[in-house]
Amino acid sequence: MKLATWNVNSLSVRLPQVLEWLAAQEAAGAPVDVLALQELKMTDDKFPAAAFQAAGYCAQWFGQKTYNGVALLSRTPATDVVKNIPGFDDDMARVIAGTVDGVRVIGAYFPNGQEPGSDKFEYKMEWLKGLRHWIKVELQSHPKLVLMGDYNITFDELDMWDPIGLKDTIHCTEEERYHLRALIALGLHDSFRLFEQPPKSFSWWDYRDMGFRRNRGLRIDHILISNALKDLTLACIVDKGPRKNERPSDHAPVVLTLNL
DNA sequence: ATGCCTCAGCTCCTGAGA
Repeated sequence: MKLATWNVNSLSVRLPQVLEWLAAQEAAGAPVDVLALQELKMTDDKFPAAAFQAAGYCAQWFGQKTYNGVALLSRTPATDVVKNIPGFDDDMARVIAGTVDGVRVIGAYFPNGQEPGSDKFEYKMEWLKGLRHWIKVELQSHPKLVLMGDYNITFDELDMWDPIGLKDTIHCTEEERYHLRALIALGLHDSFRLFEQPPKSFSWWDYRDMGFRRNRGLRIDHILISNALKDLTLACIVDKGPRKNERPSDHAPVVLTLNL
């Protein structure tokens, strides 16, 4: 089973690249089974369900105008679909969950937070708290669980191109990392770090200042897996290929392969 | 340098992203 997460920064703009990437994986003999998308930036009526259907994917989606928006594509239909965090009142479309082939898959677009101390940062902290309480409950009924998406949080200095210059800036603060570690403490694992990785592995690069070419990036897109999946993990990589497209998303897909 | 890109939209500037 192959799962991936990709913040596409507008699905309208990126749809051809998503379809091309999915087709390339299939052509290579390892099709993607589940793909979580973030930042659709479109209302539900604009979602290109027919294009994904033609490519062999069922879809669940949860959009909104201009910002946010998430979707879950899968080769077999997802069941028990949940949109946003139950019990957490939110007017932004950030979470979509579904069960695919016995695995509970949660795709999420975590709040950016803008700047420590801002109202948006406070919202990020509350959202993270709400997410954790829900995941804790989800794990009780779904031992095989994958939580993947754009976390907008780095784990540590390995995830930063400039650990000194970016110390305590957004995505790299102790408060944000506290919540990330608290998710891990529920019994989740950062699948990426279960494997040896190239130095300076990132999943996002600023569009400005030739960020990608100079590898000035952050690793903020993650795939966390539950204990029951840990020993079934075969690989986790960042696929930088799509970032080399002419009009790329600022994020690259992160891909997890399970022995399932 | 409260900028540098990119995207959406009440579009020719602004807000937001990260």
